[in-house]
Amino acid sequence: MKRVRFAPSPTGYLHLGNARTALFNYLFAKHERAILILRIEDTDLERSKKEYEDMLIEDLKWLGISWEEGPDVSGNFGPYRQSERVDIYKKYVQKLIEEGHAYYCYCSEEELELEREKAISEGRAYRYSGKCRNLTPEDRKVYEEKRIKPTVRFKVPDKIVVFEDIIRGVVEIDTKEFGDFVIVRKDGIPVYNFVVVIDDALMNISHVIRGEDHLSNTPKQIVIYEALGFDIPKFAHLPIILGEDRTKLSKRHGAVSVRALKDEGYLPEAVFNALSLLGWHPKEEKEILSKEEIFNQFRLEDVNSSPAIFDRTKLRWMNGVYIREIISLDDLTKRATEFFEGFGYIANFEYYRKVMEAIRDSIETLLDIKERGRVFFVDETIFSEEVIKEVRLEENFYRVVQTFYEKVKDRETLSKEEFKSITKEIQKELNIKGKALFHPLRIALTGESSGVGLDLLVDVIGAERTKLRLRRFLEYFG
RNA sequence: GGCCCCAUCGUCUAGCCUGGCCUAGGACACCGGCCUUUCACGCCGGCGACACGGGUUCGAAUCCCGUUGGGGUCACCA
Repeated sequence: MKRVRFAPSPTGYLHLGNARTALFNYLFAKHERAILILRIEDTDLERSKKEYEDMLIEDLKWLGISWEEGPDVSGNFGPYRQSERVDIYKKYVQKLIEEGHAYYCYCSEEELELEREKAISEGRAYRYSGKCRNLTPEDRKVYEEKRIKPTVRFKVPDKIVVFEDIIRGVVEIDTKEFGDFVIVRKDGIPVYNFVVVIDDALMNISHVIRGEDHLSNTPKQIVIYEALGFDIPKFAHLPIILGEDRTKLSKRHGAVSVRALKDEGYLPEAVFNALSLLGWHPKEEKEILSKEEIFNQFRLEDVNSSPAIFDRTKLRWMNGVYIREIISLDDLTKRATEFFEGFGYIANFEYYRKVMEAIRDSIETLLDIKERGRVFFVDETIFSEEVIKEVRLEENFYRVVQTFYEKVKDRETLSKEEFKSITKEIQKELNIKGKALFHPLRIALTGESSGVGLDLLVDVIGAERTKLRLRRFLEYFG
């Protein structure tokens, strides 16, 4: 059975880069009928918070990603939170020490800092000197008596680590590139590069699918696998996602969390679709794909190895496609409700539904409802300086509105069909058509020079409110 | 800086592994037009790329080497 995992550290909202990693693990799992595990990497006690874990899970679910094992669903390989696995790690640290693969290091941070600075000033890369590598029991006793808390370092064998990455092919790295590294901190908490190996091995992970930023860590992990006699999983390092300035996507690139996208009115289906196309593409030249279509075709071998810049413009477009073509009107209205309410546009579901029907063709995110939707809820129209000038200057402007008002003032109803026939009449009578006819009406009814089709607008707001707005316009300019 | 990874339109990408079907295809964005008595949607068209230099070959976007550029990583963070 193939088993994969997504292992975020709960230090903030689900970042887009991590979301993409989670997504590709999910796609692989679906395609291969593998088990997906959610593991929380919270060994950094200072930055990790339970609230973040909850948000992470919430965001993942919102995106449409599900997993078979994890802290919220349990499973046979738990616990799934690293902070709860400390005893397990201790056991393996002990084993490494006993078998001579690891040793206690009493060097102080100041001491190491000095070595590091020296290395940098001499223009070479810093590597731990190995000073404590061969301490005698007597040496250790001296340190212990001074109450110096040691770290544990892994005794890195001198070799060239070779592994085959599914996405990148053969990668070779000399272990000289990193000296004996710390696997347990002074405070007794083991470090990422060590625990990730223990967890992946004990959880029977067959494929480690993660970001390229972990590529250079991989050899460190491989030597630990070897020391412990564990089977080494297959690795697939996904290309990293860059911001528009071509550096790794991070907070300073603005809204880059899944949560931010949600708040900006993006639909999870669109985000899922767009994210899956970042570094991967289907055989056919089709970009709007359902979840099933994506995971039926997804193969790690087809993932690109070059980094991609995240382009919001395309996401926006794709979100628009989902809004107007993919999601049903009822469903869309349900999802839009909280946005309507957030903007102070209060009405019942039926009314929201009508508004959505009228505006869905002209919005790309649910946040766009704020602008496009206003005219359906606010009857008070504000006329800008420019508009006022325009109305006074254009001789037919006022007349068009007045004529229209004369024709609707006694009406009880005003459907879009009725609106069309009335404007047709005006066209004949005043010999005015097109923009010259509709623009004045649009200004009178909305105060804006662009927006949804006027037939749809009057159909939704009805005869009374249409007349009210017209009267206000006529009074204002009369 | 050392090491590692990467390199096709502005952006996402197809093609590369298994050289000729490539006069390099698609999508977003942008520009123009059509449809529409208004706004959108939609449709049609245009703009636009193999980073550079050497090889190998009858033939290179595709294979090899170098240069340049970009990114990642070098912690008692994950």
